[in-house]
Amino acid sequence: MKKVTINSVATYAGVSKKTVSRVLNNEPNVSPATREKVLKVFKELDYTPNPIARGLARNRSFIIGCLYDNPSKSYITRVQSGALEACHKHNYNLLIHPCELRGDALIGNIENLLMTSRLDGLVLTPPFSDSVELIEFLKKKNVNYARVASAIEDDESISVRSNDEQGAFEITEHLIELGHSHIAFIKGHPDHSATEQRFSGYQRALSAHNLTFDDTLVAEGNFSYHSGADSAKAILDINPRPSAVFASNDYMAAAVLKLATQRQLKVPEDISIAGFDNAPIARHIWPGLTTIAQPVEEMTRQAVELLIEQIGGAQVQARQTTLEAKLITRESTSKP
Amino acid sequence: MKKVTINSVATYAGVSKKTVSRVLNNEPNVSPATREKVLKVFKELDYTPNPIARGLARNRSFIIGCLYDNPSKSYITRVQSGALEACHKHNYNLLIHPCELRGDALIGNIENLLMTSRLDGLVLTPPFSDSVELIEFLKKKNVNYARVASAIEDDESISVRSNDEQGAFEITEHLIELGHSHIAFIKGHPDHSATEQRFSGYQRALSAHNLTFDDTLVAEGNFSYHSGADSAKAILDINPRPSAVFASNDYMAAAVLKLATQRQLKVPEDISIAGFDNAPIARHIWPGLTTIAQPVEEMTRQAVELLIEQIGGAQVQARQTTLEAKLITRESTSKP
DNA sequence: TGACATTATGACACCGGTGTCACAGATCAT
DNA sequence: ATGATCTGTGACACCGGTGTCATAATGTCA
Repeated sequence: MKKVTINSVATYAGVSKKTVSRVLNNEPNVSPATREKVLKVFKELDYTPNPIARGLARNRSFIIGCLYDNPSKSYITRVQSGALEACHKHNYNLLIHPCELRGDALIGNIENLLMTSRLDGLVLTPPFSDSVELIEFLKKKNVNYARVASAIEDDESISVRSNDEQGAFEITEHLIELGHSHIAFIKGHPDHSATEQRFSGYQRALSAHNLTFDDTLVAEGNFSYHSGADSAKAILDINPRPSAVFASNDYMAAAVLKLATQRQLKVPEDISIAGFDNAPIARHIWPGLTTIAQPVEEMTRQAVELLIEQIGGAQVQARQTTLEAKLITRESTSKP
Repeated sequence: MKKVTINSVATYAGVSKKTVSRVLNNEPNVSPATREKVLKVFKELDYTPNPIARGLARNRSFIIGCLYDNPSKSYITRVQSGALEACHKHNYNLLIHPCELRGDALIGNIENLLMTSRLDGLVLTPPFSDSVELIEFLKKKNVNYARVASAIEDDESISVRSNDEQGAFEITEHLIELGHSHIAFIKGHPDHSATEQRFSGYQRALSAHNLTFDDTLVAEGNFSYHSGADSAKAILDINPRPSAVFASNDYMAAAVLKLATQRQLKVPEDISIAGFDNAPIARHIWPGLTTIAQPVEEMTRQAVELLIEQIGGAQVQARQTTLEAKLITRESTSKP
């Protein structure tokens, strides 16, 4: 099968390359007759333009990259789904690139990514959205990027976040108002800024209600189900047992629920459990998890929209947006 | 910031473009002194080659696309993870492209995808791996592709699958051997070939053990949690209630488990529940789900490996591989 | 009808690399 | 010493499109 290029089409149709190009891009100043003729040749020859050549000429790839290093698969799924929505709307494509935040390899890795697939822009999801090193590098390289759920504020770049601290405050307050005062907390991954913010929301709620913070009630997790299971063990062994547990995400909360159930504890009668994110698992298990709905898809969608605007050369205003998180109560929390 | 191209490097280093290109690609026949000199200029000018130009010259993008339309998010996550592993190993990148199987838009959509981002190859996941229309189109367009978990056998193209029929047979047999004879079944999405295969494995096990197939025990699902919840309602209302349920995937099984638990049924004492896939949720809930471990990551990894080989121009042998599925017993099944 | 604006088209350089080939100078076998 | 082979290098065409500009053809208005 011979390759069909713009040249063959031009020759076959008896016009110049440039005219073919005009038809291809729906440019004006082509007579209807010529346009018709060229379009017919497109069909006849089954012509498909070469995006690489086009990209070279226009200096665009129409591909956006998405960086992540996140133990929570559902978080990634939601990020992708939001990013894809924005991409497809503007005829962009999405390239996914998981890699590790830690280690010297990061910059080299990203450099290689940029080198092997010219991306028009990059979406940074946690924990990359807070990596000063990476951001410096991208600035230096003049790469467009947008940050999702980042805590860094003093930056001119595009950033869409949600109010984690406030969300954590509200869900903790919810537990307190139900009558809990002995509330354990499971932290997230130390590299993620959300970890600190959720923790601080928890602490703020305690002190707002005159409860003293007790660090023996705090377990170190990393957002993975597995780490949640470890933390659950530690927490359920505390004596006296906490009457409620607030885990920094739903996976870890699900792990607590599972262990509690295994140990014949009734949830929420014997122990209330709250999560964060409103991941699918929160409603796939029984009892359903009380949690904070974080608008992950929406954050990413907005970030990518802004990114595409910026790539298009627009002066993006409202670069820094904060969306609200919302309390969702389900069956896993109740009065002690 | 001025753009640094191969020309600037060449001028600056006092050599020809071609020599710079040689250094770039680690080609032989460059004197150590020259190589050194050029490398130094790379650093000084902070040069990054343009992958698009390279792609144009070499007719390669080093990007592979992954097509999917699957209600099970965890399935997609696993597909991606296997594909990424193979891609990164060979310095390829992965572009994800969810789209709908149904509707006339499909071919146009894929055509557009191919047009906007020249992909070196395409991974087709279910249900695309069984779409004759799509496969014909790709063949016509001379696009490299690999099929994952497809039921189509009479095709020369790369295909890696697992033995769904046998898996379904084994898990049904497992239930029968535990003593169940009144086993309900929840079908998957009608567009997926796995649906038919799992169903037929279920039927074969019944007849192998001289149990009569009863179609009032069969509910129609579509692999989504939601559809599982609907099917669960229907099944738990059957009188007499089945002593076991085999759902075509773990999400639907989880939905059955949730509803059963809500209705105060003990699992597995009152009713046994089995799933398929060994999705994360199968071990994130209590009781853990007995299921069939389908090597999704491994299938996709192998498919992409073969695809990359083929892109490289190799005559790929062993294009059609079948991996084994394995029974995993957890707490959700027991004697009736 | 002439002066001028507008529309349709093509020639050609260019995007930033890679492949082919020619060629000068070094190395080797006879 | 001489021809043959090998090594290092550059000139140049090419990949398949797009942008710029010149120019021919057509339309508009006084």
